Amino acid sequence: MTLTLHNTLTKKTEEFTPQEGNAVSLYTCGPTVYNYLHVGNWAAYIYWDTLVRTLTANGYDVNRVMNITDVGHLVSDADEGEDKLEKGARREGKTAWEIAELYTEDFMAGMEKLGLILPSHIARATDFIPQQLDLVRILKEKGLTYQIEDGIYFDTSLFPSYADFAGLDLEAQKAGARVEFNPEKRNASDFALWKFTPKDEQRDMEWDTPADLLESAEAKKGFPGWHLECSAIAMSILGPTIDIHTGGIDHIPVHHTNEIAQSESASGKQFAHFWLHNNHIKSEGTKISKSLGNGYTLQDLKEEGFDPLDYRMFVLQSQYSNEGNFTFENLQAAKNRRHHWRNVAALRHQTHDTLSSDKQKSDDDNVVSLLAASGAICEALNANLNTPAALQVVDEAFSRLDGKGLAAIHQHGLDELLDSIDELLGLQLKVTTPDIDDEAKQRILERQRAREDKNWQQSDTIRDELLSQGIALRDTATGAIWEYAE
RNA sequence: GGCGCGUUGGCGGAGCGGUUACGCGGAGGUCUGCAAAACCUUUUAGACGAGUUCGACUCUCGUACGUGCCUCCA
Repeated sequence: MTLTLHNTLTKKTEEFTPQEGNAVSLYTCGPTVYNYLHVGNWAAYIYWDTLVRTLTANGYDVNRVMNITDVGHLVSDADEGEDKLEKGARREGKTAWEIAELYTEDFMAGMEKLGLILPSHIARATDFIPQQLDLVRILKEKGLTYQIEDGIYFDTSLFPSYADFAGLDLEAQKAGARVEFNPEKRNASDFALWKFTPKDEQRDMEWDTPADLLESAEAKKGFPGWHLECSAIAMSILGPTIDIHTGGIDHIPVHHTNEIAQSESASGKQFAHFWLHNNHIKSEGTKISKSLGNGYTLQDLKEEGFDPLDYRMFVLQSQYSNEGNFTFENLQAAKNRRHHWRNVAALRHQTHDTLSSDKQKSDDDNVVSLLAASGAICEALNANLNTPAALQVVDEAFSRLDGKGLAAIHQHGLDELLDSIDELLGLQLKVTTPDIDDEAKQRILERQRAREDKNWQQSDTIRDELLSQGIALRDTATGAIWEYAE
């Protein structure tokens, strides 16, 4: 089984192999923690979580780094304007440090709710200031930087392949640009490695600029440019060349282009072998933007009665490389699908294998197909993370169970399939489908006896009573099966 | 102005040059004491126009529409 991924670098879907043996180094651009993440932000982390799960299922040992941008991300890629953190701080009457802490915690909590596997390293940009300054130093020593009034810049004209990654036409962009760029910059595409705090200001987050990086004796406070942190963090933890770098499609022309330029200039080596980019989902038919108010948060979804895992299911219903469309109607469809899956998962509490019948059932095509499904899910994911195809495999496997009585369901086979689904798709089917308590089971038996006596009134009373506890019953030829009402 | 992407049935969304996607929803039916579920049937596909081909939703070109980036953003 081979894993193929679409590589932005080569613009082809290629077979993935790591540089060394089974070890995969993976870097994911993390959030800027100045606000709550919205559904579009979360979708990206769900996609890349699926990548980690797929790599792991293929026997790779994944060493993954995700940064937390808690400083230096200006409101404009043109290195103008305000810092998001400082802006957020003013908005909420807090310090930038407090803002970063608040939203970092919320991000971590959201990862937990969505069942996202924690990266091996979560690196705050502010914890890597020395490494970032070291990188500036290396670039300066190579003569690739220059200093102007507001900071130390990278001269992109000295990195000849600068435009290649994103297929940029720099001249044409300059001609059509709607925003004036800093006239002190040598090239429009030059970007700040290190920004100076303006003379009359004091920032919550600022550091001394090492004297050897400055071109004059005057001491300056400063802070890192946004692009710097990813290169510094990635290279200091994972080495100069990483296997896979992921991020949003919007990062291709600026952020990732700049990362490549500064990293490869410094190291003289290829920065990443594979670049994966997730497309953006729309929300209610248009792009997500603050002014439209369609950037729903996990809290918003909760208030509408949706579990974070419903959203996870929604995201898995389309491929990471395609533009999706978030609507509550579509989320409802995902919720319904997940509800059905949970009820299939609940069957494992209701079927019991004995050794003999287990063996007997093992010959059944049913069991074979259950076990085959795990492999088929993995195969779907191996085709450039085709999650909709993976979901289809599960649906088909579950359909084969739906029609059967409990006696025909192989508990162990079902259990193994559920484990695979949880490992590969992170839907937490097992932990979200606890068994019902003994009292409820007792009531089901009582109802069974009432039905045998044709005491329909008693039977219906018990059914209603259980329903009020969230347990729905359906009668089959071989007895009652319980399900989650909600 | 420059660069790019998309257009599949009520909604979401895959694969595939010739054979059912799948899910969600709607309708009818079977089953059932009733119900629910399940199952069966059904509902509506490939923007438009050419071309290649024995044959195209699937390849090529054009048109229309939509949309993204270049400006904060996954």
